[in-house]
Formats: sequence, C-alpha cells, structure tokens
Amino acid sequence: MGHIPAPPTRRERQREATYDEIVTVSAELLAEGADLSLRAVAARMGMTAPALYRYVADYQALVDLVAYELDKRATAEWAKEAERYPEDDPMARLTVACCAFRRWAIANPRAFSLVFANPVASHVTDRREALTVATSGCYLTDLLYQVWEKTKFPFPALEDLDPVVREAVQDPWIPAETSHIAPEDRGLVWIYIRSWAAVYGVVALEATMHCDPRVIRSGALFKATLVDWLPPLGIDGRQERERLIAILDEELARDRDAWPAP
Amino acid sequence: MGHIPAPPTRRERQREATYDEIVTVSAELLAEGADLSLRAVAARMGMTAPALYRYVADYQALVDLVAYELDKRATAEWAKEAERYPEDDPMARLTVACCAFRRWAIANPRAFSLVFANPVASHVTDRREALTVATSGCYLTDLLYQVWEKTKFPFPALEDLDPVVREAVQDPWIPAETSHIAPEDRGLVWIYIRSWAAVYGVVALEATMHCDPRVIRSGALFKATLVDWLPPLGIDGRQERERLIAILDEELARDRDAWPAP
DNA sequence: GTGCTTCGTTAACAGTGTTAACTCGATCGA
DNA sequence: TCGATCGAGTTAACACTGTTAACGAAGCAC
Repeated sequence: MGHIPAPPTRRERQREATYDEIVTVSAELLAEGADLSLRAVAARMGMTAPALYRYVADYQALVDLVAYELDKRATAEWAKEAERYPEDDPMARLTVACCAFRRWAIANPRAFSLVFANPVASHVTDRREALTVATSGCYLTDLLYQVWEKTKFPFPALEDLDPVVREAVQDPWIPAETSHIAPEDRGLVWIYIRSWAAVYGVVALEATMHCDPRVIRSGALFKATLVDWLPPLGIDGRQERERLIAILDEELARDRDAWPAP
Repeated sequence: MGHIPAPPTRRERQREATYDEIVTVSAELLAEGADLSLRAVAARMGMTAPALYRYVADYQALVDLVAYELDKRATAEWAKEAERYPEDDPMARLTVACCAFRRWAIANPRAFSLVFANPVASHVTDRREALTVATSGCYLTDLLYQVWEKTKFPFPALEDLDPVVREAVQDPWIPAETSHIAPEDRGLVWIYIRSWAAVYGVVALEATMHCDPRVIRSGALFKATLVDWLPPLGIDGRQERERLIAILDEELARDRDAWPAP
C-alpha cells in the first residue's frame, strides 16, 4: 500500500525510448510510401532485424503497436485542432475533429489503412481488445456525449432496439467510454455506432481513393454526410446550423490549400 | 468489312482458360485465408512462378486482374439472387443485391479488401480506369436508375451542386453507365455517389470487423443504413416501405442461418 | 521441314519474416 | 567489489516472397 509507482530505472527509460523510436520510424516509412517491414525499421534505427524481436513478438505485433500509437498521435493532433473552439462548444469541436480526421486520413492513406482498414482476423482476442481502447474512438464518442449533454438529442429507447443490439449497447465492445452513461441512456451508444459508421464510410472511401478525385478535393461528399447528421444531433435552429456549416467549410478550404494540385 | 470476329485459335482458347484458372485459384487461396502470392498461385496450377509472367506484367497486375474478375463474378452472384424478384420491381432487386453484396463481403473479407479497399496509388491511370468499369458499380447504379425511372425520386439540380461536383457528375469517373442519363438529369449521379458511399461504409466496417461482432451478426447497422435510404429513393408509402423491410429482414435472416455461430 | 513465336523451365538475386546460437555490457545480490 | 544474471544486440541460416535472365521444348505459319 502507498506504493510509490516504481521510479523508472535507466533501462526501462531506454526501452521506452526505443519503443517510441520504433513507431516514429515506422510512421516515417509509411509517410514515404514505403511499406512497413521489420528490416526497414531496424535498418533505419541502426539495428539489425532480429533485434526488434526484443520489442515485438512478431510482425503482426509490430503492426498492432504502430497502429495503436499512430491512432493515439493522430488523435492528439485532432484534439489540438479542436481546441481552437471553447470547451463548452462541443459541436464545433466535433466538427473540427471530424475534418481533422479526414485530413489526416487523406494525407496518410497508408497509416489510415493500417489503423482503420487493417482486417481483424476472426477471433484473435488481443486485437479485438486493442480496438476497444482505440484512442480516436474514445475521443470522438466523448465529444459526441458532450454534444448530447447540451442538446439532449433523441436516441432510441432500449426496448425499441434489436435484442442483440440492446445487449451490445449495454456491454459495448467498441472504443468508447460508456461507464458514465446511465443504463437507461444506453441507446445513446447506438448513435455512437451509427454516426461513426457514417463518417468512417466516407473517409475510407476517400482515403483509399475509391472515389472520383475531384469529389475528394471538393470535400462535398464528406460535407454532405456531416450535414445530414446535424438534425439527428439536435442541431435544429437555422442559425446554429449555418454556424457549423461555416466552420465545416472553413476547415475544408484549409484542406484544398494544403493539398497539392492534381 | 464483314469480318468474321476471328475464330479463337487453339492457343488463344488455351490462354483464356489459363487466365480463368489463375483467378479461380487465386480466389481459392483468398478463401482459405492464405494471401495472394505469385508462387502460391503458380504452384497450385502445377507451374513455377516465373511462368506467370507470361500472363501478368508483375504482382500488382495479378492483383488487379484478380480484383476485376472477382468483382465480376461476385456481381453475377448478386444479380442472380436479385432475379428472384421480377424485372419491374427494381427496388426489391436493389435491396436483395445490396444484401448479397454484404453477404459476399463478410464471407470473403480478403476478397472484399482486394476489390474495394485496395488503395489505388496516386495517379496510376490504368487502375483508375479499371475502377471506372467495375462491374459491381455499374450493376448497382443501373438498378438505382431503374428505381428512379419508377419513383422519379428527387435529386439536386445541377446549379445547386458544388461546381466541382457538377463537373464530376457531367463527366463521371465512376463505375456507372451514365450515357443514357439526360444532361439535365445528371444530378442523379450525385445520388449514385452518396448512396454508394453509405452502403460501402457499413459493409467496409463490417467486412474488416472494425465493429462489434454481435452488431454484425444482427445486421441491424446495415438494415438501419438501408432503411434510411428508402425515403430519398421515393419509397414514401407505408405499405411499400414495409414490403421492402420484410424483404430486407428475410435476406438478413438467411445470413444468420448461413454463418457459423461465434 | 524450316523458322518463329509462345509457354514453360531452371538458376539466381534481392528482399521479406523468423529462429538459434552467441557476444557484450549493464544491473543486481552477496 | 566480485561474480552471476539478465538483457540488448549481433551473425548465420532457413523458408519464404517478387523478379530477371538464359535456356528448352513445344505449337504454328510458310
């Protein structure tokens, strides 16, 4: 009891730093369009490939590690962008965060594939569990919860849900903090899932380029998808609606400036 | 003039058969959970790997070939299912086809990734062009067109569209037959794109398992997404709506029976 | 039959993940 | 402080991958 959290010894700090370098180097490789390989990562770190086995069990573990950390770093990026708007304006923050997510995905398609399109093999429970703590999911759903606290938008009652879904929202296996949601309000989780499916869909379509490049540049598809979600999230008033659309447009304009011309 | 279409010589037939075997064998490999490799394909065909270079330029070409053909075969599958409903009932056919698409994606996640999540590199025009003739896209959009012919559901006027989008729908780079759509009706293509994004999103989420398995089994997320699209497609009447939902439920029930228990 | 083309072979190279055996240095207990 | 221990890293090797080059053996055309 009263344990001091064990001051990290020198070796532990070194080890932690190595882990950090692994994911940083991996991110570099992905950004350069190369593909992630143990040997490439090791080489760029000035090591030989087998040395990496001191840090990851196998290649898949490397991928998982990098995916998890990239998700974390990307989320920090979005959160920072979102903080341009005040804490008591979660809807603005959510809008900005979604745009930042999309921007990140399109700028780093390989990283996106790694984190969000990396097929989860049948029942490898480790990877499932890793998914349920994904930083990005928790961040976005938390923002959505804050929106709900303000607008109290409607969500389906538990008894209106498909029984299986009811069970799923009561004991969710998704990356979201749900412990603070009252049991009778768990229908809210269904909104989490549905809205995530919507933005995930467009972003995946755009990031993998399975979409007209001009449509991607314009951002119109993404915008339309987000705008459709305003009423269900309790944004009814014309004024508030237009305020958010303005924020959205502003973010999308930033993208067009940032990306190179085709 | 009056050319007989050059009767396929023996060699040509042989070659065609070899191509067929390549994609069949590739499909087998993917279905078994193995990953697509030149050597594995060649071995299973009783050949050595370099021999495949007589048929494909390199590995990426193999992937593209297999992706294109799998898409074609899968589409034929969906179309066959859809034909259980009469030709003058395109909405029923579309519903069934979407369910068949989802069923196929979840049953063959690797094939799905190959065809629909395979990132198309920056501006390799060949692959872009291949995408614009994808059989599945043409089939589904054609069904959607038939629905429009019946219900005349509304679509945005050209001048209401983002200028870039307007250009995109007038000269579309998407897998859809658009030549028969009157120029002033090209706003319809925007519906093509948006509805495709919606179903693609859910199916991608489910096929890559980035989703609660129970939600996948229940089919509720997919159902909700499709149901949301009924009104925009001109399905307003309660009767017609319930008829289609019944069809939808029936298809989803089939899935639950077909898949193994978790 | 003589050429030419096409299909397939073997051999080899560079790259991948992965394991085993080994070295060197830091850390810790006596 | 000495000696044991553990941990990070090495090299060598194996079984894979895509890919090229050089070669052989069929089929087809004249």
